[in-house]
Amino acid sequence: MPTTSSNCEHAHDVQDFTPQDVTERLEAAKEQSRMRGVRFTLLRQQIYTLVLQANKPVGAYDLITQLQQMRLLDNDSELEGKKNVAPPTVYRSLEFLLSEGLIHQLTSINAYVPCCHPRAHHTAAFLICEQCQRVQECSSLPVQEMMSFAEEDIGFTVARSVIELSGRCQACQ
Amino acid sequence: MPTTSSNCEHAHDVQDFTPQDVTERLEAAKEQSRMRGVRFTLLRQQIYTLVLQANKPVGAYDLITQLQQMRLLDNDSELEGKKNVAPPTVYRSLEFLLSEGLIHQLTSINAYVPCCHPRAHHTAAFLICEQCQRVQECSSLPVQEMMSFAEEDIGFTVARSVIELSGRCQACQ
DNA sequence: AATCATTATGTTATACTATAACATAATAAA
DNA sequence: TTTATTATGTTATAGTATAACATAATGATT
Repeated sequence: MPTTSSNCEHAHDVQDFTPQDVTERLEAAKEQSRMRGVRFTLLRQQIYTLVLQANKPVGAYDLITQLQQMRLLDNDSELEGKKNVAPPTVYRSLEFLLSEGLIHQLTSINAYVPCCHPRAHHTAAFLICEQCQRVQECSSLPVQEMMSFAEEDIGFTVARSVIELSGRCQACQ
Repeated sequence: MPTTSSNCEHAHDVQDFTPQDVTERLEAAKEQSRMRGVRFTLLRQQIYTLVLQANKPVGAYDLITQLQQMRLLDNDSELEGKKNVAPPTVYRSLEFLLSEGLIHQLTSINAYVPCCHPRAHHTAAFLICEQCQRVQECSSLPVQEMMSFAEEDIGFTVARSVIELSGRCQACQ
């Protein structure tokens, strides 16, 4: 499990997964999908794995490129013959992973990262380092306060949130 | 000046400007530009006016369309002959308006709104109603707390922020 | 197992958003 | 006026995302 780069328990790196971490998360996702009665297909597993393995947020077209390469190598795969990967293929799987809470979308940079604590829809803020490309996920107090401010003080019902702060992480100062 | 739709002084509508409001803001922006020694050209004034007049966030290509129409009508304008408006034209002006703090970019919906309190670069959160398309700008406590959380607790230096909550405003419940 | 309904993926095309690169024009400074 | 600077025009293209329809795989039912 990636360690946090600060001593605050409310921010977690969503990168630097070891191969073992990746395997564990993949297995956990399989289990979760079985429980929830959704299909965690090979394609979805592959895309989730690529997002987990990346040491930075990955774009949809990055994933397309990587999937292409995988298919060229894996001649005996279940997906043999389907050598081409078009945008809808990957966008649909990303949508699945998002809806299952396995990944997060970083709207401000058009990219995706793993969720550090996979679970049903939850609000989080993201600290995106423009230097090292690492991302920290925060679902702590300030985020909750932001929500309750909107909901209680303003009477605004939040359906979805985009809270992304870009800059320099502690390690890159 | 648009009234806030709640009794909270920390959220302000950025729409519903009266023609008089628009004129006032335009004049204020002219003055501010003169002070700051930047050129508030006709094109920039036109685009700023269109953003002010819109009762919802406007996209770059909306502005292109509207500018095209304006040029077709205004035969005697300074810009006669230049009937075509290409993307760079409007994106560059938007960038100017952003850097002068006259408008805000809503990254999550690729659109732009006027800044309710024009001034140099400042952090703000936005409440975007998916029903009526109205936007409220908040630069209050929770936003500041979010910043200080990142900067002080995590040691993350924030360069730019995207804080956008979509949902339903009080009036649309 | 065969049929059917459902869900997922493939495939083609295209929409939407944004920027690069270079040419021209307008403004400000010398 | 000349020169430098800034702004805009212009052409082309990059990057992101989705619509619409065809095919395939899966799960449920008979």
